[in-house]
Amino acid sequence: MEPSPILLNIRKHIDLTTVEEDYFISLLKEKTVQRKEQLIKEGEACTYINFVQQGALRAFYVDHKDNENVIMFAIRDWWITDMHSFANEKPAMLNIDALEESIILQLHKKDLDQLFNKVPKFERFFRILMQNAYVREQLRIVANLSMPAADRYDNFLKKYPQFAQRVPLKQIASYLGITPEFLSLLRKRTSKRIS
Amino acid sequence: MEPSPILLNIRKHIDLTTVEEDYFISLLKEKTVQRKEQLIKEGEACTYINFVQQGALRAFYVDHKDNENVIMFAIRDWWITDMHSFANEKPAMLNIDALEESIILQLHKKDLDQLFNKVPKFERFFRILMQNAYVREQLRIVANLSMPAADRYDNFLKKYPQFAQRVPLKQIASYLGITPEFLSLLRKRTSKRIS
DNA sequence: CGTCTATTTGAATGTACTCAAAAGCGGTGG
DNA sequence: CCACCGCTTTTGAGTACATTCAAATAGACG
Repeated sequence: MEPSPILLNIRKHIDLTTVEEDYFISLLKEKTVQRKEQLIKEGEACTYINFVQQGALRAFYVDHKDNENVIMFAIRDWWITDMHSFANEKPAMLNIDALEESIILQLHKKDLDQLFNKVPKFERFFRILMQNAYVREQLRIVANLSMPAADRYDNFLKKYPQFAQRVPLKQIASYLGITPEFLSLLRKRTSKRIS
Repeated sequence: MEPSPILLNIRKHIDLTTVEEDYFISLLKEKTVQRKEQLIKEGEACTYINFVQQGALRAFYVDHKDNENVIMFAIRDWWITDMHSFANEKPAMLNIDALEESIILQLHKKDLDQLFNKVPKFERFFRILMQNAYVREQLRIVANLSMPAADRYDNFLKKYPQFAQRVPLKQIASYLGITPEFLSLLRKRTSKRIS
């Protein structure tokens, strides 16, 4: 039998017994999210952390000028939630919706807390997950501070080719912190430079 | 007897026995860092995570144009390291130096790994530490994407008044992703607006 | 007091944005 | 199967935000 993608994801960092794996799997709720369907809305409680089995989602922040600022993308094998809201049980600041029809596995905060107590190895798993997320965000800040938009786009294409293929340019522009019009201009320039 | 600041820091998130606390303390090396002394240099291995007992430090990244981009500040009660280098045992990408004479407590990677195995509660502590760091960096990205420089500066002053008092404007400008000249201009503008 | 670095000031420039409009593209219904 | 609709992407003109470079001023430290 094929092991589920989420178990492969977890086995990257910790070893579990079959019993532990079964217990973990029993905590998960599978959910299908339609394109444009909102999984998490700003202001609501965000009680689930989500593992993407299939599809593509985005997290974004709506600022005071009603601009959507894309914070992260998530495709197969990524975890996504509003971590601040999830961990501290505060209203969500972020919105999360599906860029295409997606299948996710949801783990509830209270189940995760129990899991931590019953199987402490999961503390390690989530420590590593948070560590990697922290480092990733720090690298993104470095990129934003030290590179002009054109270089950030090149960098994005190199680093996340999977995203580049599936995500509309408009969303990528937002992720990079530029307008879609400007991204379009940048793309025209580089294509000229190449040809 | 006064409990040490680092124990107070840890007790915010986990409960330890006296034996565990003593064991933890025994792993720490105290170190004094002079103003401008470099604690971590790009390219070298970064084998310590550092808790600031006194003083102020900064982490920065030197880009291909030799600009120093400030990634974070750390004062009393903050932890600082090049997390990517520390966790994955890679050469450091960041530099860390002291903005003023500082006293830090250093915990070695191999001691931390042992600590995790002997006292698994520390997995939880560092999970929460990483979680908070992740959320903080994400909020910073939101701020960078959605606000003009003037608002980011106001935001910084509100959020980190402790830093604003101790850190040179040049360093704050770098942290905000602007030039010191432009920050100076912004300050002149706001002071006019107030008076 | 002199030196070194941080901060301010100003002019010229560049990067990225806004607004408006056209072109492209995928889906849906007739 | 084509025509139309809605949304994304492109184009262009005018503008605003932020940078560079150069130089003056102010502050900190030995």
